[in-house]
Amino acid sequence: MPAATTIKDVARRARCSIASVSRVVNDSGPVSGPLRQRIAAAVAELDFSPSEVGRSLALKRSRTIGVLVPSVTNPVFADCLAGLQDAARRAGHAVLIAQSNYEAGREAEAIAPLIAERPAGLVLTVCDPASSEARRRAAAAGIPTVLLFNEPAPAVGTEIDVEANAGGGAVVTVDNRGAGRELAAAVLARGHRRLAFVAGRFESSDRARARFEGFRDALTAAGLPVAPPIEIDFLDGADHIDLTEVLARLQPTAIVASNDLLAIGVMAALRRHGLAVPQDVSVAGFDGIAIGRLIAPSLATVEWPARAMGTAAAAMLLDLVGPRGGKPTAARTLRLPHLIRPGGTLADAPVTSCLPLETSP
Amino acid sequence: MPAATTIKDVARRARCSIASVSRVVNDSGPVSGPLRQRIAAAVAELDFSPSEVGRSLALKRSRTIGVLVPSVTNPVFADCLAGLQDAARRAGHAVLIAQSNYEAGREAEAIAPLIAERPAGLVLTVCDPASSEARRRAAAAGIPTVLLFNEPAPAVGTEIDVEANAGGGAVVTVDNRGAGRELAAAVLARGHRRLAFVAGRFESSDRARARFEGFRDALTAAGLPVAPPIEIDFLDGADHIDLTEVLARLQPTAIVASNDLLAIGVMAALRRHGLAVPQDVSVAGFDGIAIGRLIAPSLATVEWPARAMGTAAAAMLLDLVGPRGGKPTAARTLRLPHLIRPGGTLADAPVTSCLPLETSP
DNA sequence: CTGTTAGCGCATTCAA
DNA sequence: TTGAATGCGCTAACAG
Repeated sequence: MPAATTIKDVARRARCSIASVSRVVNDSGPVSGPLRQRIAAAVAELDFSPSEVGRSLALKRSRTIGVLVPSVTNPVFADCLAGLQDAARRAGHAVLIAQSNYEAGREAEAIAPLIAERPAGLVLTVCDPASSEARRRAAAAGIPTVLLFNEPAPAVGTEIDVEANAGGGAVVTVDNRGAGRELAAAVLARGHRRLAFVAGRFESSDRARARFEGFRDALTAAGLPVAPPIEIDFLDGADHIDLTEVLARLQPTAIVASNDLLAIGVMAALRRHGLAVPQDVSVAGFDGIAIGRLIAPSLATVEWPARAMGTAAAAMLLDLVGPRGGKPTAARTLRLPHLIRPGGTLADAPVTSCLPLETSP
Repeated sequence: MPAATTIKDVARRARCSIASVSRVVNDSGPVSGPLRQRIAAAVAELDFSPSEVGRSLALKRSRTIGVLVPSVTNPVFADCLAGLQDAARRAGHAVLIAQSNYEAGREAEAIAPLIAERPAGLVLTVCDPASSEARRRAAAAGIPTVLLFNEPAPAVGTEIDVEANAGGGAVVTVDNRGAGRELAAAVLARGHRRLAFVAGRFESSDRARARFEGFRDALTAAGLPVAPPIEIDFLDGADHIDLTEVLARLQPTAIVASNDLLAIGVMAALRRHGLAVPQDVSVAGFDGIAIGRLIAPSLATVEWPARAMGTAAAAMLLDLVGPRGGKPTAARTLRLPHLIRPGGTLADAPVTSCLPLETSP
């Protein structure tokens, strides 16, 4: 395993000092034509690429950004990550990843390795921004942070954080609650009156909670009773959702899931109960993952530009960091638009259930 | 933005030298009880976590590993990545990601930022290991590499690579060709005689090629003609596959796709043609992505333990790197087992087509 | 046991 | 225009 070529090797080969090599490599400072030639040649011949670790140490800031998502196996976060990585790469930054597995208690340990790498900034999707230990740690470490998909929340933490986060509060997200309202309204418009809401655990996702709140808003506005949400341990793989009780108790004609992966799981569960979607029960979700378009019936959902959100988060973070730590110019909070995507899983309610049915006590 | 606390801050607070701090932090060398106490206290109070960049520079090896996948939005790679990241984290390593977008020409530039970070090692899924420029660069840089999902191929490159890769050839994969054979056999067993193979571009995936070769093996062994594979520009999002020509020309009763994402896309395309799966045409894929189980009909596929492969790749790489760069103990090539997963998309061939039909010239 | 020091790869003063 | 020297945070000899 040959040691990586260093700036010294290049300097020796070009018969000059490392300072000059640094100058041409970074295009900083003046270098005469001939010398520049020799150095360029040496760089090419030795296939020299400067060590980011050396550079980071000298500059006291790295070209790496860290990303924490609940899980990379949820397509919506994979999309974010793809966009984010792409934007970061174009800006010459590397991307470190971490996963919390939707557990608030694991967020802190998950980002510890990221913080240890002294990244230029962090993009976080946490369970609950208001109480996130990870967010607090990042702030304490003085690392600029952008929240992704989370609801904006006041900066957390101790005295030191206040200063650290002075320019903080950056967030790229969507209108989760508004989307919940609109989706519920779309379901109601189809004549459904008994709606169930299936979600991941609220303690694991402020998005799920906000979406439910919007759902509740719409039902309440329509003068309908709101059944308590069904919270499910959600780990992307949760392919065995148990709807027995809800179906028996509420007899819903439509089920709204807090995300598309769950919605697809709900469809499978309904099928196991011998119920047809959408003939017996309609289903809708949030996120607009690509697969939802391809399955049959296609998934009715709220679509937001996940990939673009990743791109935007990277852009905002890099702007926040600034080439010189100068004044950031980007908006502090960016809410990207969403769209109700009609799908075959959402149909008119069966005629027999257009009127609210009292649940027997 | 307060500067991160350094080992000096801790030393000052504990009234000792930085060497002693280093000793307790890394548990290297002896430190008296009392001093250890003071240092531990200082570390806790200052929330000190040693800079990996400083450490990497001093040690000349980092605790970071880089990963190149075609795309993180393909669930099979997301699964790999999840497993890999998890294993790396447990071993105290951070994970850097890069994507090639299934383009061989982009692999080199994609991993450039990774190499610049001087990672302990690299896990690569490339288009074609035999000609991969990225692989060559990694070898030239002397970075231990594990191929993931690729077919094993001799070490590439120049003189220097030979030495660099002397211990190389590490790969975690599956029996792509064997799986292709078995899946085709399973389809043939259902009475199908006109089979089409839809794949991503072979130049983008040695896996797709190997799977097709297995497919061809089985058809040939059964004395059937083998239609040329349909290669498709595949970018995970390719939700508009055009099957018009294949359907007209071959009139297949079964279509095998080189991966599950494609298979799902194929199902959607068939639907657009008014064909029912599996009544009119059966479909099968490779990878065993989780969603395949949940959709209806469920996707017949070849399942391999993607997440475990990521875990295994991390383990092999870390072993390869070694705590001391010592002799690695793990196998050089690891082939994980696969399983034909039956699914509703694969059914008996329509009776009218049990016998081979001559295609008109 | 503890402290001092050299040096990892690089950018950056400061002199020449 | 160029080079020598300093220091970034840390580990690892080496001295005491």
